[in-house]
Amino acid sequence: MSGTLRAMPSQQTAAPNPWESLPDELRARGMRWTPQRRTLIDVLSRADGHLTGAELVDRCRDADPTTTPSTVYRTLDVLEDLGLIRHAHGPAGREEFHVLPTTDHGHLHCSSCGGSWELDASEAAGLVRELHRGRGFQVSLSHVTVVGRCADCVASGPRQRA
Amino acid sequence: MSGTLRAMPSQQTAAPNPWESLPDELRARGMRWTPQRRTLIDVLSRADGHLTGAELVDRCRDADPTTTPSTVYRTLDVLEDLGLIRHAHGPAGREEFHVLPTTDHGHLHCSSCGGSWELDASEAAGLVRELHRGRGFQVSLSHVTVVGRCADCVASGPRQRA
DNA sequence: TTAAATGCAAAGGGTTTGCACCGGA
DNA sequence: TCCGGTGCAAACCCTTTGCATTTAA
Repeated sequence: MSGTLRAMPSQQTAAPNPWESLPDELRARGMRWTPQRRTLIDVLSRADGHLTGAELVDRCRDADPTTTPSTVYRTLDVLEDLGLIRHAHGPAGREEFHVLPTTDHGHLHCSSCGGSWELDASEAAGLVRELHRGRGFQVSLSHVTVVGRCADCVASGPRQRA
Repeated sequence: MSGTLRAMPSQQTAAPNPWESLPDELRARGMRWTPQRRTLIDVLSRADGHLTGAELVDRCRDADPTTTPSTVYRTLDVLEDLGLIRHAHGPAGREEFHVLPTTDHGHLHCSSCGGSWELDASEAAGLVRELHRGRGFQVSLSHVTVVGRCADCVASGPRQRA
């Protein structure tokens, strides 16, 4: 898979890298801080959106070719227990990991370039309100992904996809 | 509010049940109408939203225990060529089949009960407008799935996971 | 030291493909 | 009759699990 999905450089240091306290967090619970976990955390801290397990395995392998899938998946389990990531099983069944659901936000995904951006609460407010009022549906924003085409791709041509 | 709604060239009023014309449609292209295909079309015509291949295989097996996965998947390919279904590969990678994408609509998915509903253009209009105005993002509604909890589940208690 | 983690390999579920046979037009 | 479809089995991809070994604390 190619893509270095580069989204908007997230320079909001609102939350001081929660990853930094992870080693201690783990040790405090009798768990261990290992090189393999560091590799994964490294990848996750660089990621901005949602990733599948396979993508994470790939990226970890980029950083450390000796990476093993089982280790990655097991560590993801641990991280989810700690609340650092969350896996969303969309209706499609595939699992997808969301990094740091600290602020409630969804995602925008460009089907042309593969880019990914955050969809924040204010932008989705209208939809959320509409669905709540109209059908009592309570949107879980962090699980929402809006697919479409980003401004750049729209500008570069009205091609649809063959 | 210039609608991007475009009427489909033909067969609009001709087939409230487009499945009915399928046998002829197939034969017109030198393809065949078989019992196995009838089974799948039967299942699809009963389905209202999005289904994974595995779900379709299951349902076909309900109707006809001799159903084979390969046949189902191959027929899905054909149906997609004919434009009767569309497979959406969300960012998660898993494929999901949408039945009859005649009207542009997204989906609502309840994470508690697994229920699924259509999200029509009018409900999403606010979001679509907001994203277009704010970022030039062109939403592809048929690929949007809004996850949350439906009114019933919300009412039956603030439980988080089922 | 000691139990948590790792690595390997094998098992499982969903989807795809090759190939000989079957059967709709 | 002919060529599209079917069924079977095997192949693949992603994820999980069992078990012996390594290693952080």
